[in-house]
Amino acid sequence: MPEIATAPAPVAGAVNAWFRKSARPLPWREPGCSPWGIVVSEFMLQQTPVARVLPQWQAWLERWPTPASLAAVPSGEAVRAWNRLGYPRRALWLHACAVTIAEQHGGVVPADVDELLALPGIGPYTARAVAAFAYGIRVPVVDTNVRRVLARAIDGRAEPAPPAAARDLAAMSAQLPADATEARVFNAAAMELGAVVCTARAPRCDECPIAAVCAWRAAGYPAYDGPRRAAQKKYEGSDRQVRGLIMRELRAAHIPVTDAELAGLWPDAAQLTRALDGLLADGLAVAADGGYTLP
DNA sequence: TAGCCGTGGCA
DNA sequence: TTGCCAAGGCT
Repeated sequence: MPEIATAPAPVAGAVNAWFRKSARPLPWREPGCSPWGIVVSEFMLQQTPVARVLPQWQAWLERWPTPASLAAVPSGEAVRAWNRLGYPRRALWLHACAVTIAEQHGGVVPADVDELLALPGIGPYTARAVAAFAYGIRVPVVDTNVRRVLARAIDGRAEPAPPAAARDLAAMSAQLPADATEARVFNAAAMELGAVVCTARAPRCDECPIAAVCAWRAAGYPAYDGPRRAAQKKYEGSDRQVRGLIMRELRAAHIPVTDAELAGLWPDAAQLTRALDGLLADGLAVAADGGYTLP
């Protein structure tokens, strides 16, 4: 029997065994979780840590257990319930996503990656995550954790190269077990490994199930030598901070917030206007009689 | 396509 | 304290 290029994935075997033994018990991984529950979790987890998502996710699904139930309320209710998860446009997109599912998919979350990609707020990562985790479709799921795990374990680099969709998907595909069940587990397990062991800072290599085959470890942990990502802009004093202050006010209010009230939120009037205009353009705020409200 | 978009915890 | 980081997506 000839050797084939797509190796039989000793990595996946070890990572899956570790995952089955020690994965965090997250509710959206429970067998009974609905596809909609998976969708909601994926929206909330976009750039927001698990610990902050957990309570919000449970409350959200109790209130809106189906896409149709969310689609039936104004989008502003979704934005208000989003509370302080951050990036409130995600709440708007999740609501729009629910409307589209209700109107164009009979209220059923699609299983097809291309149909998922067509939905608001669903990009390359989320589409594959929903297909894989909600429906068991054998597709590679690549997020920042997976990219880091593969960069280290397979490529022997401290950090992944800048994202390149085709290459990243191919790299994950090369490790993905042929069996659909094992593939689904590995998609979750690789992410979990990156989230709790193979972390960006201070990886816990002594707890790693694939330390023995890790290329980065074998190479002596060489430092990253590629291009640096642009540093995140300072938040304090930024437009983002001002937008956050305005949104907090709109969420708390049940009658229109006036210009005078907004003026008390921030000393720089020009910046305040710029932030408000941005929120209006994004559809996160709307002009009402005498002020502004959630949509 | 690079910049933008919230919020909070941690080192 | 300051900067980095966190299951991305949109324009």
